[in-house]
Amino acid sequence: MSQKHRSARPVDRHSRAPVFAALGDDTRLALVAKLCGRRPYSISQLTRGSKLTRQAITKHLRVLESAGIVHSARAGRESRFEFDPQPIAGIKEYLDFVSEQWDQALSRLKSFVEN
Amino acid sequence: MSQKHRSARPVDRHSRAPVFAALGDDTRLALVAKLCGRRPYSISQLTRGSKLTRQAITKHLRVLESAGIVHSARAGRESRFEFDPQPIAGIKEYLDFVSEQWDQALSRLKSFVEN
DNA sequence: TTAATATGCAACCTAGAGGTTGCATAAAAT
DNA sequence: ATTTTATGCAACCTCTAGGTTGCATATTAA
Repeated sequence: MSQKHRSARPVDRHSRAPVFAALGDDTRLALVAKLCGRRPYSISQLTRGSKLTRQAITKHLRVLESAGIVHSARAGRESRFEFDPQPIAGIKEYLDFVSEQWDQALSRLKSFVEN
Repeated sequence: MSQKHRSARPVDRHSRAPVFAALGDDTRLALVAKLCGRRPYSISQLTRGSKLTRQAITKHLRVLESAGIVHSARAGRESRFEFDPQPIAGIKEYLDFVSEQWDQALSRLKSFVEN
């Protein structure tokens, strides 16, 4: 809650594995691709066009929800799932950190070789 | 092999799940964090400081290697693992695509509400 | 030549992922 | 009042991820 700005360093690196894990499945990547493009989808809508069972899709959605990548809200007899960009923004920060570290390592190596 | 430049669209979206999956584990995230900061590490070096067995660490390294995130090369009696930034650059592209889709969805919604 | 290191490989174990079927129930449509 | 439609929940199944122990073997160091 403190130090709001420039939280780019992976202080909460430990909490990112679940987000990566949630994206580590083709079915879920497809769901994310759908959900990030349009407004809320119901489970049935997300199931249409998939070879999987509604229950299987539901399980995948729960995984994404646990990682915070999507949120659900009941509306009448259907429950709508909506994309949330925050967790993905979070892991992007982490990946940037990794890339940066790597670049610095290369720089150090280069200047070492040159001297 | 064709269309080299601007391959930012997730044409090979299907092949990215393994990379995400490889990063979906705290132990492996820690290994990546180590490996991206310095040059090659041997398995024993990577094992020191971990509560896990050398064999367990080895398995994790093989997972990372299968995803292309690290490469290994035998050097005498030890095998050195080195970071490779490409797969991570690839999933960053994918995440950018997702974020962009979401922003566009928001824009469409906004202009729809305003009209 | 011996002892110490660094790995590889295989067998084994447990918990959880990913799917399915079946049944119950709330809401919406006829 | 009935019949669809959309979900939730639970039981069950198979396969694999993540770990461990034990043993064999190639390299180095003493």
